[in-house]
Amino acid sequence: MSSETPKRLLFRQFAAVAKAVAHEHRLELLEALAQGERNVELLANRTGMSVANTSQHLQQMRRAGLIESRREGKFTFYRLSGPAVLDLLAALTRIGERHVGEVDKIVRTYFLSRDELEPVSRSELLARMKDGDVLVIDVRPQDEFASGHLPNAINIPLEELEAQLATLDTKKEIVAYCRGAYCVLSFDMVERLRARGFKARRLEDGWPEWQAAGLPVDPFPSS
Amino acid sequence: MSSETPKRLLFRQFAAVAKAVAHEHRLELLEALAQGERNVELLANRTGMSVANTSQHLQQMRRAGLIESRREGKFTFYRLSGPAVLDLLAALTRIGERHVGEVDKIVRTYFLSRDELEPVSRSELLARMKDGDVLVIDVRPQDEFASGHLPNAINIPLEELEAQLATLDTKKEIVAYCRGAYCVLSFDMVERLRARGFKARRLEDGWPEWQAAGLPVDPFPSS
DNA sequence: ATATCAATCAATCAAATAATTGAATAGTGT
DNA sequence: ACACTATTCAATTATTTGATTGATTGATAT
Repeated sequence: MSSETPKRLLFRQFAAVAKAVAHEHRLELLEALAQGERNVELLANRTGMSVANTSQHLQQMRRAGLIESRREGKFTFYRLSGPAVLDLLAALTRIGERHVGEVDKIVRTYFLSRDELEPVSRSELLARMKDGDVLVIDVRPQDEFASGHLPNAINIPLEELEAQLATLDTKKEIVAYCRGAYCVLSFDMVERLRARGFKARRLEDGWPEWQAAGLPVDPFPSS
Repeated sequence: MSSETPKRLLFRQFAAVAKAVAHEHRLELLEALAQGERNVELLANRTGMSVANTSQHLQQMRRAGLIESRREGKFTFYRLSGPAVLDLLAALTRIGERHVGEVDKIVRTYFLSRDELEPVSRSELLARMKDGDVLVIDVRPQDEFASGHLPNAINIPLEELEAQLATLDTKKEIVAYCRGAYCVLSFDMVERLRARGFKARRLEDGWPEWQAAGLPVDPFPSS
């Protein structure tokens, strides 16, 4: 069997793309980039990696076509190369979720099980937002909230919950969301809110998916 | 930064799933499995790998939740664990296709460029099949054809084209398909048919995608 | 029982990948 | 020109991963 059939060559390319996502740290970088464009240093800080290490992982993903970069002055900004990258991540988590027992075990060990958190679907949330009887909380850090969020969502990172508790409308049901289906910030948020007597649920996934679905966003997209 | 946050643990699991697809040979195995359930030896022959090697790759994918196995007598049959695996492969090829220039270059080096092959969409083919003015050729090996194919398709593996040429209706337009968007058998088939004066085009993707889309199939699904 | 066959396991060696370090670029502000 | 900052590059080392070989398990048939 010749190893140089066109088919082999093609599979080698596709495998290279897969290799580029096949690392803990790179997945974390992609999750961060799914929130919006970011520079190297910020990504390094957010993921706890060294700058050099972060830079190398980013370049690897760029070579594979997962992300693109843009230079602005001293900074290099990276961003996802397109919506297919979100599809890739979604498929990956769906497989993990459905077929890797370990995943469910981790979630259950650290949080209430997913069913108990009663996830809200995007369409259900959208409908209830129109009725105005729901309070949407974005649990991500401020900079991620700033680069885009659900309409009328308010930004409360976990560490600021205490300070903002008094300002929350106790009558409305709360829906919390963050980066994606397995961004644990919103798991945590829902638990804390419930512990304080609020009726709180989780959005089934996060900001990148909402945006990719073409649903209304804040601020209104400029380009 | 603790490396034992639940988030890290989750990403580690998802990375493990990605690692399991991140190999030339494993992608080839998945492509074969996307055609239907297969045993180890057949997969080894089809991919040109040793049986032991094939078995190890399969087990690795099983551990990652990509495939499942079933024992029947002496044989172990493997199959995809679910439709999310096809989504994963689709996302992978879409990224490769869009962002890795190499992919297009390979196709163009060995075949006519993709545009020249004028791919037919699934819905377009479906419509024309109803009108009855199109001849659908399945280019895959007999065993794959046997485990399922497009309605009224005829099976002509590449090496049998010569022998069957005379039996083809020269008036109808031909649409060829095989395993997927980058299964090169149908590229080849379309070129050969055109060289002989037939009007031939390629289906945009292959059997697994057709089936996953819930379109009508032959033989009628039993379960 | 024994032979046979499919698949897996275990041990080995070769190759690829990741993290770290310190040096090198390239763009900014003074 | 100079220092300063963000990022990248290059070299090293530790670790992981892949292919091969031959032995082993488990199921079937004679």
